[in-house]
Amino acid sequence: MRQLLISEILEECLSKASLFHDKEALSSRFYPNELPHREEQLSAIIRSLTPAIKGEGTNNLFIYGQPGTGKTAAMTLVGSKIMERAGDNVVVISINCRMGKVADTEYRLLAEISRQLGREVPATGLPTQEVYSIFFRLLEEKSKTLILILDEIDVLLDKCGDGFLYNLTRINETLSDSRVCIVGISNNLLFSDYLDPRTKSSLCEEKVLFQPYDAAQLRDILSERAAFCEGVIGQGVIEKCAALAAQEHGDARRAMNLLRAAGEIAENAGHQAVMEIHVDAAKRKLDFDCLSNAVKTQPKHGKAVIMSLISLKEKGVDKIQTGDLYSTYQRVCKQLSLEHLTPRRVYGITGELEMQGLMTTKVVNKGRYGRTRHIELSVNDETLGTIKGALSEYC
DNA sequence: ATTCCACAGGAAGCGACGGCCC
DNA sequence: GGGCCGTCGCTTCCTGTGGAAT
Repeated sequence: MRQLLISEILEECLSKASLFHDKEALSSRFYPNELPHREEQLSAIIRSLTPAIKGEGTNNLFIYGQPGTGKTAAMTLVGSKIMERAGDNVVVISINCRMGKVADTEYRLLAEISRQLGREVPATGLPTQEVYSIFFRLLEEKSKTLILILDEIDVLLDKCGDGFLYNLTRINETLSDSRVCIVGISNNLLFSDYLDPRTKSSLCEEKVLFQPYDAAQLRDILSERAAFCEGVIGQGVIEKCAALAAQEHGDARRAMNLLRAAGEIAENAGHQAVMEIHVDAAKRKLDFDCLSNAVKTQPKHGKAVIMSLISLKEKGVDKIQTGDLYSTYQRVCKQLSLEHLTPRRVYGITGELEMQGLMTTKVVNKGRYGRTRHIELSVNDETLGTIKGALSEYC
């Protein structure tokens, strides 16, 4: 009976005509061959990196701008074109310094570059100096120009400090047969201000700014992706996705996610077209998924902190203070048979939760009554219940 | 003008763990 | 097997903060 039901659902899904012509075109993994409204930036990057094709020295490059403004897509596009044109003379290596802890420390970054250059380096165990030596040897053996793209380079500054970045940008001084060109990419517009002046002048020899897209530009980008079958997109749908994403610092990724989710919602509901109501539903779904996922992936004590916040919120505490949070957290830990952590660590956890968008905090001075933080959960009443459900499953 | 409170937040260090090399 | 190394999650210690109370 159960098997029959599964087969029926499978058949129904397979037989249903899809609204999508090419869903991949709206995926974050999809890199188009053209980037509308980014001609100026593409041209600046190409001009800066073309000496590498000729075997000449290139300046280091710093690319910055808000998330979803096309920085990574532009660099990926230019990188592949340079590889095509330069053949064996140039190697382009792209590393995200945040993603999956692959390269968020000095050791890991050097190990990852070495791996991409063809030499496996163990995840831990070797002295960092040894990994440096392997990296240098590989560079000299290859006798090529290496274009090293470091996406989210700000993570490296936070974790490794300024010294490592400086060494990396001055690496050519110690190389005889090879050259390295560093391309740093950051979402943080003030990143270069945090750098030591020497590192800043080395890394930011050339800078390219990616401005946020406006609604009209986002509309063009969505229209050009051609992810849907003809006539499926209702009036005002693309405009609405573009307008919503434009409100959120002109994020093209957000616009594409909205359009894709709206299409999926319409398709699952058996509708023949994507309408504005599907975009509204998509926005709610994306916001909720993001929040719910962040809650589910928290470690135990992160969940205990969220439970404490929910408990205080339900008691009607309007402005939750650090002290109240910690005493509630201790009580929650007792209920869960968890050994509670120190106030300093819980303070750190609240900072992490804020970074993930689960809460907002504001430092408040109460004069004689000390200094504290007002903490608020970034969750409306509708999602609170579901998140509580998700928490109870895991605690 | 000074005191005081309740933290904020940086820095250093600890211990466990997994991995490498000899 | 032991010494060395990097990483992680945490604790401990410390100084700084700023406005109400005195």
